[in-house]
Amino acid sequence: MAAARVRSGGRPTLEEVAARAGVGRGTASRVINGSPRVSAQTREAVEAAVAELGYVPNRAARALAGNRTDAIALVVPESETRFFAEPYFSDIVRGVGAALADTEMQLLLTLAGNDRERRRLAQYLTAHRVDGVLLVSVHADDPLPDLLEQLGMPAVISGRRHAAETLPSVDSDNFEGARAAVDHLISRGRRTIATITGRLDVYGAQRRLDGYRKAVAAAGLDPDERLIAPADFSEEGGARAMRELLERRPDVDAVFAASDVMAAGARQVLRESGRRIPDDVALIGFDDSAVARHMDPPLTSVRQPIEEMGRTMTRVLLQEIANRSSGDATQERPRIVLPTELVVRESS
Amino acid sequence: MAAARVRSGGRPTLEEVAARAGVGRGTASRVINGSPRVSAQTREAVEAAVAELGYVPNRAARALAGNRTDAIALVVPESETRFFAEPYFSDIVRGVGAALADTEMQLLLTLAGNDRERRRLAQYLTAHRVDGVLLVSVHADDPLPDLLEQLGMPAVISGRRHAAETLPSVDSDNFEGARAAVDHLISRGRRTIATITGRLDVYGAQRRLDGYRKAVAAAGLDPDERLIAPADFSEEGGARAMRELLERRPDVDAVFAASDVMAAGARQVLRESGRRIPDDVALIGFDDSAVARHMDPPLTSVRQPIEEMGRTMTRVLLQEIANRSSGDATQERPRIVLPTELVVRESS
DNA sequence: ACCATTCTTGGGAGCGCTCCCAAGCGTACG
DNA sequence: CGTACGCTTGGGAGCGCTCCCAAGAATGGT
Repeated sequence: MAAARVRSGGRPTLEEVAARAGVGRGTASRVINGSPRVSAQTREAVEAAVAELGYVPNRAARALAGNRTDAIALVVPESETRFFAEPYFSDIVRGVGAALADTEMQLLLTLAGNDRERRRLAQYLTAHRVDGVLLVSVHADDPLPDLLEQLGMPAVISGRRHAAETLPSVDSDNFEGARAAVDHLISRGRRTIATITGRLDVYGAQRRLDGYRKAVAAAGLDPDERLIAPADFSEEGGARAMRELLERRPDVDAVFAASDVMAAGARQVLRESGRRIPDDVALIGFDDSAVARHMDPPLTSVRQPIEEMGRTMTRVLLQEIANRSSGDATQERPRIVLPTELVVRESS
Repeated sequence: MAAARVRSGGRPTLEEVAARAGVGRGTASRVINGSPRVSAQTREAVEAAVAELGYVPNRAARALAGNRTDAIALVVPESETRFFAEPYFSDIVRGVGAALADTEMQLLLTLAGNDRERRRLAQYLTAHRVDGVLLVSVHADDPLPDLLEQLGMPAVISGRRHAAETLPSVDSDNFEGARAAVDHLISRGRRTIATITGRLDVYGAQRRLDGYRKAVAAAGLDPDERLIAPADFSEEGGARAMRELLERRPDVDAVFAASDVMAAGARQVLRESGRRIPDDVALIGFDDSAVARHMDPPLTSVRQPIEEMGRTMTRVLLQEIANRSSGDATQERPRIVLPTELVVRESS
């Protein structure tokens, strides 16, 4: 039996583990990768050697030999990071982390700026070989998703770009969330319900508007288009929209804002106009962020299960990767919608 | 001249680039890695081939051959992620991302739970070969930093564990921030100034308390220990501390809370006790988070340059890595302190 | 014109692992 | 008791790159 080569400083290699266990490199590899084609006895010997030597496989070598990386990338549009930031980002990450916890997968964080950068990014992602990509907060004309699809890189998108999203996606139920919010306002006796929308090139914002419309129509309320004020998810935008609304329909008695931050802007304007919340005007937001909890009065808001979205996206992606490598070219693209929840506070 | 081997599907390799440029593999490698030992003409030829073929180096191969990874890990304690979350996490990430933007370095995100997990983590980090580690929000008895130091892995810590931090660190000036806050209260005529502290096993919380003490002493105010209420950075903790304070010193006319979230808790209790802010009691927080901006009244708070901390940490780490690999065993450990800024709003 | 340097260059060796083939053994069946 | 097949096993080949050595080309000095 050849003595295990003693190496100067470094970490133990597979070869050393094999020598220690008195088996061949191939066998040791099989044990470490959980192949069933190993006898129980051999397996034990190798496992003992691994434990004694504190062996941890070298990722780079694995990646090179196995043509995979055991890593996925989370691509975050840098520009939107700030305003989508509130709870969103860290919650998504926590969800992803949770789903990855007992996996060997690593999480690569990639901040992509403008479209040009994103185009290059696709190159890098495939060349640097991540096994899959998680796409967060993508707008309608983002080139990255299609690029990834062309390159055959598994990807999952949070939300969607449009109704006919081609990539696997995980979204929250924006439509139902909005509808529940407006229904709630109606049940509280409000009749002149306005909405402040987000950027309508974001599919979710569109769906929230649809939900609003649906609820208004179902209740037989006046579907006055002047009750709909477009904004951009920003606090200032929310304020501006609220001013427009007050001008067009001073008799408004409730507002559904498509984000908490916009609701905060609206609240400010309502206050300045001398209206009390909720006595004169009820207000509801979306996201159930820290802003909602700390607003005065505390803001009723639609909670999205962000962390769970992160978890689900990751699971879907891992599945996608597994399918891909096992040749299961199942063409079904999961399109998952998670339920939202209305958190009623004092503003409504 | 040998024709470039045509490969079936995959991405071009260095070998192919070399063939295309009519040079050897070694030369092509030199060009790509910016070695000066190449003639201008050769360089151009290789660069042209790279462009034509759309060559992107294979990271795994590089890592394996070069014994480095061009990746750093950001280690986030999972448990604290939530309460440190507000702006902290995403801002740090943005800073790190910015500093990494025109580097080849990748960012690995690692969520570590309890101490046991963190101990294992050190193993993995060295075995999986990241070139360096960014440590965020570390508490005093975290084993990870020392482990990394022993393993000789470059690391930078945000904040510190104690006054005699051994690792390179980047911190915000908690002491001066607190002092400025209290000075501001004093300049507004407040005389009975209380403080609600964070967990004092966090060095930063300790420093904020020190700053408070210093300012109180410098102004010749009564340094009554009953004006100091320890809490834990949570909203509920802040509320509890505020209740204690009111009981012990009902005449308190100002409160410096060591975080916005705790200030929010305190505000609630102050309201319930019938005190007006700022008329009866002035309130200041720390962090300048969204909570502060949206509180009613808007909360005066001490802003920390979080994003810049992320950027600076990263730069320090990259430098550390560069030193290490060039054999510059300079033993100087940078210990950077970034200035804070008092953002005055209506609560004071 | 010749030799010593310096600059470029090509390509072998090897990083640690996975994949896969072929060999060794054991077993069951005819 | 012989043959065929299945399970284990060892180890060669090769993933794409960096490192480094030695060879060739170019330069300069005398």
